[in-house]
Amino acid sequence: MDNSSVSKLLDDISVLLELKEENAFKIRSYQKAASNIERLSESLADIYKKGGRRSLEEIDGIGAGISERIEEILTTGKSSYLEELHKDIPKSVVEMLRIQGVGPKLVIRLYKDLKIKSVEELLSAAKKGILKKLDGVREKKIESIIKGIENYRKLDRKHLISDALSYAQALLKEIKSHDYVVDAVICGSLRRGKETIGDIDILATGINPKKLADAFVSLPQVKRAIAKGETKSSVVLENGMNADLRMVGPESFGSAAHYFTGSQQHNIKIRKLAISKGLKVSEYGVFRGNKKLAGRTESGLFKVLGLQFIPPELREDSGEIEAAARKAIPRLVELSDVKGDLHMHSDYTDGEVPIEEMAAAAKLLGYDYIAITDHSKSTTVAGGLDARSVEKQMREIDALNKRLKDFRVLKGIEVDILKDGSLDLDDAVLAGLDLVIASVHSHFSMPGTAMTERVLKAMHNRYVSIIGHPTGRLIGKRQPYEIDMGAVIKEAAKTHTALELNSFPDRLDLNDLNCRLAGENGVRIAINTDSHRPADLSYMKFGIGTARRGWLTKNDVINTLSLERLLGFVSLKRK
DNA sequence: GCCGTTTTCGGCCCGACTGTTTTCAGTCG
Repeated sequence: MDNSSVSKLLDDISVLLELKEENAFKIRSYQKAASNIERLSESLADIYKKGGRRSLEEIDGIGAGISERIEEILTTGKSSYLEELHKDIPKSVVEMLRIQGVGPKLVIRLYKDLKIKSVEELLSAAKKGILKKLDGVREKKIESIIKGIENYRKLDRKHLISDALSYAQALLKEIKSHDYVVDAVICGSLRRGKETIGDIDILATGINPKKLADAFVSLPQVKRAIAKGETKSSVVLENGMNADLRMVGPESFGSAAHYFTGSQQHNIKIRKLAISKGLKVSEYGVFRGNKKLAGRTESGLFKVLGLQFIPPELREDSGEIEAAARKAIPRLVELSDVKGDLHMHSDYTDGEVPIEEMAAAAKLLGYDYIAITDHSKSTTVAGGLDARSVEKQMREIDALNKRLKDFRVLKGIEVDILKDGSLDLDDAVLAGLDLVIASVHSHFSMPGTAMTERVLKAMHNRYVSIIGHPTGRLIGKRQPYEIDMGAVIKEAAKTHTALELNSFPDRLDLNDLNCRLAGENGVRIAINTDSHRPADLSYMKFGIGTARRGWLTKNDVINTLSLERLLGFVSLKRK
């Protein structure tokens, strides 16, 4: 049982407790435990194996009660408490909560008073006017429920950060184009660099919030408005996403940006910290009584709380506030630190353009080097290279390097890790290359132990400098294959093998948690784009965002090194 | 249910918008 499954069950418990109108703080305890577990980099099962319930209780938000629930979940795979709760409230009733504007109070009345058990029954009841039997439900509420259901059905849930970002930037541009807008920024999970995004959040400041709200809800991308007020408006976009616009005065722009960037758990902890210092934090500023101490800038807010500035990517309540209090927030890796890109394809295999064009595009980005890493022969769908084709490509790259000034194209390969952990090309071929990435592209559904052995064996090859997209996941399409990342990370540290952070928006593999674990274990990371065309090179920013979420610094990342030192890293293992 | 440089008991972040209300509950983030 993995962490996110445990987290999901605890979250389910919290939802049912909400429907039972249990103590609100008890509900939040379950929610908090669930979200803390979700962000844990170590496996809960391992923690429990090592120290039992006592070590579970060392995790923030887990006490005697919840550790008992977790113990049962880990040992039996289910929770009798959850099953007990489900006796009174079926799953189809819980689903109604996912409709915008329908909360726990309404759901429980729908179920108890009107015997409505599902979203379908709710829609039909709404259309027949049956809902008017409930106190406080009239025409407008019914209309909003019907629209909420329509939207819920179309909602394809979370969006990749790349898609959400282009949408958000278009909205931002529209908002900024108005004369009465002084400044506007993207906040929310997009600013924190999460791999998938639910809503788009934009903060604006200017002289006429009312006019801006009117303009916002009538943008061409907007399908319908959910709310419109002096400081806050919410809309549903044509692509099914929600977008929120907040408007504050310039004296509150920093504190509002902080509040609106979240995460919610981070905000709660910041506000608690403020209380302990006799202060109050809200989106309008930091206050002692009625006296405002900060708010114009985010850095001012952190400063009056006695904290170092916390980069948005770290704001997940996973130790960043404690670190900021100790002045121990590292300088995270930045896009401008990147000196090269070590994973890309050319028209020798499934890339779209010749090597020279990839090199030219990379040079335009200010890089000093790239590695061309086409597929090896086993990846037949991509037209993978055999030893002969590798020879040919090497000669072409040598010739190209003679023509290029202040730039180097490294001769590389993305060699397949075969089922038994051996590689798809002989060592003699690999030895002639500057850089070898080894990746799994087949037999994804092996048992975890076999898959782990397979990758460990590949790492033992002295020519393998990088393991490509180490978990193989495709966000929204394919689960990571079963692999013990803890073991892979330990072995990577031992063998001087770097792990890839593949920046392709549907990969982001390693993810943020594994990056953090790798960094803590002294493993080097290569942040690559896996580009198949020049435009893909711009995906580097998503890899950087994920690396920052994983607390990585410039020193953790090999493609921030000079060419000389990068080649030194490669030869260290080859010795 | 969790937690403790004021607490092992009594707290638990803070504020906006909507709809149906004559002062607020429900929902959301």
